[in-house]
Amino acid sequence: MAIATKSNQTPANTGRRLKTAPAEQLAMAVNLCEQRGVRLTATRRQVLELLLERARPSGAYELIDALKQRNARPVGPPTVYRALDFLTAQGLVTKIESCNAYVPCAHPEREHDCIFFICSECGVSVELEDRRVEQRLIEDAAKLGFSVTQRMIEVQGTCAHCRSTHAD
Amino acid sequence: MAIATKSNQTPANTGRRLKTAPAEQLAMAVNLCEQRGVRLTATRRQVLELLLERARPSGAYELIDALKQRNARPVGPPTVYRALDFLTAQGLVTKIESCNAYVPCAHPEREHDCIFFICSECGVSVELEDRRVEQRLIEDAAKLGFSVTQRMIEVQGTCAHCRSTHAD
DNA sequence: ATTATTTTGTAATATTATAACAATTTGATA
DNA sequence: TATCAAATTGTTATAATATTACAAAATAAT
Repeated sequence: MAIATKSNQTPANTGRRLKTAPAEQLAMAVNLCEQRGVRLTATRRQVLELLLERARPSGAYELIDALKQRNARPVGPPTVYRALDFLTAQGLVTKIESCNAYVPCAHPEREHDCIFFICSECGVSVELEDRRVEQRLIEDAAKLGFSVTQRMIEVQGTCAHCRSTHAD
Repeated sequence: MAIATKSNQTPANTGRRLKTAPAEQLAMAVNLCEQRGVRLTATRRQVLELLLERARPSGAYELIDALKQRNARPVGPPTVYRALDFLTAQGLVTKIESCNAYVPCAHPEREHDCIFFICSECGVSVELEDRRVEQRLIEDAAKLGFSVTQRMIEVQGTCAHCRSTHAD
């Protein structure tokens, strides 16, 4: 269950689907919030920035610690959780449930559900869209008479980069 | 995020895929453990029984409370978490990550990944197998060079039963 | 019977998240 | 610009979920 215990340098990210540079991503978020008439306040932006910099799912308390260092001001859990709630509501962040950790969303401008591939070794997560999987789930739900509000697909394993650095 | 706050009677379960009577399921588990040469001890069996009776995802502390009542003996968190670990390792139980709750597995005898449909209103979960979804995920992982160890698919929404009891 | 192994009990504590309410900031309006 | 209402943040406390560490007990193997 160790996440991001390794050094914080950005790893290879072989998949590279749905990834954009942090600065671009942030600019996008600013635009998006402006368009929607919601406020990307300093705290909220900082949390998003941190998530974008880290390149892997971060726990809420990691973010709290990081913000404390950055701000020299005390940042309590509610502050960060509220920021995460906001960002999640705007589609800018997703919670990885299996890690109790948070990642920025690659494409907040579109409504879509993603599949997250999370490397147990380096902690990096890759976001992938697969319409066919979404479609199947919709069909399955329909068969059950189930009306869907939210989906979560998380795949744990070892990423290409970590596999390639193994001796075997 | 309220799970199983309603009365504990078994609900309609319209889908009814992958469901068997609790007693049968328990007998199956006993057999399975015997075959595998692992010990389904009293505590472990009790935890499994509770999960089978409840018909919806249960939190660890719900189980702890239930065991206390049933046993008149103190049951600490580690005891239940260890039982859950064992049952999970044997494929008898799965954790629903999005609810921090645990459900019995419908088909522990087979290696397979399931999709869980969880009703936000009544808390019931339905387990479904869909090879095509599994296949897609395998393909996606392969494209990423990602080797999979575990998958989680959780769909939140409203079940057929709850929908049918709505006025609309 | 004795010993090694596995399982359980117990106390303490870590981790993740929320509730409740006060203070502040922001935006709108007079 | 002064004032008010709404939204956001700060602060303290606490709830909910989960694990560590070590002692005790039960089980299995010899």
